[in-house]
Amino acid sequence: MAKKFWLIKSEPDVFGFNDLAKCENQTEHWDGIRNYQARNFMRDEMQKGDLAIFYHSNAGPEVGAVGLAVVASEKAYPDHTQFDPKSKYFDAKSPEDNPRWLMVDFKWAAEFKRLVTLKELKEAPELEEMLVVKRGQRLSIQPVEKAHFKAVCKMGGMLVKELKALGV
DNA sequence: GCCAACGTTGGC
DNA sequence: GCCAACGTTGGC
Repeated sequence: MAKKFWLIKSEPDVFGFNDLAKCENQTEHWDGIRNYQARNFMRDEMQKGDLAIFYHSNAGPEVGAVGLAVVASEKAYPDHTQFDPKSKYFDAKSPEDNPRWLMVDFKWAAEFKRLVTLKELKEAPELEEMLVVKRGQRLSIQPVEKAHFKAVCKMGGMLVKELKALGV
């Protein structure tokens, strides 16, 4: 099946792109997603090998796309933090035998040569239809069209051959 | 820190 | 099923 493309948001103060780079195997489970639409994307559409633009939100002047990550788990699986009363992501209403919240693993894939700010994304005419630039768009996991994905990577200074090496 | 936009909850 | 109230997101 063809690779799909995504954008994942994270607050750099909480868990930034560099934090992913420092993880064991540069891989981390993406816990804490508590939005049904985002969950459904992970559950129904994400596949191992899909590429995601890593986006820093709530980051002042540094808001924007910083690099790429790749889906590293075969599929979505239960997010353990929903059953942990000490976790801020605890969900008392999620049944243990039918977990409400899922997650996938992401692996660090490539760092952009330069930050692509939200401002630049908004100013690029070819990205007009991209979800992340739309007003009030809060989804933390968004599907991205291939053309948009490539355009953002290019703005980040990635070369065509570097993208090819990642299977794009 | 402000606040607009959005998603979820729960009373009815 | 409607919708007001509430909590959260995230740009600024």
